Amino acid sequence: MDSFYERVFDVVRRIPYGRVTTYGAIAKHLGSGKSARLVGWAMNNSHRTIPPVPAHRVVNRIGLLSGQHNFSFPGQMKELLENEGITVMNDMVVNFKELFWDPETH
DNA sequence: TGAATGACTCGAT
DNA sequence: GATCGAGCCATTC
Repeated sequence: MDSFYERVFDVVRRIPYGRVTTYGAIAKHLGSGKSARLVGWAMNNSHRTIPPVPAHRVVNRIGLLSGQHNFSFPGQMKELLENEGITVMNDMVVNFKELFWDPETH
């Protein structure tokens, strides 16, 4: 399917190991900086894509794990992030500003 | 075809 | 400086 979220998945898969990015940054990279909601919506369908999309590396603009409950079970997102060396506290990515990866600067 | 939904973001109060 | 409300775009019902 050559739909909008195919492009979203492509960008998300480019996120380096141990880094994170935001919905807005992805949306802006795709051309529409206002379609951040579409990015999140695309993530909702990311669980059935091959290869799997590292949706856990995508957080909202303040580093909040807004979609952690949307994973298979609550806490999986945090587990995956911590497994990559990212510290998560209160559903927030610590040092988010430093771990932030801008798809446009790649 | 029109209306509703959403893992967001920004500007105004 | 924190909180509240409106906007935005693609997909689904």
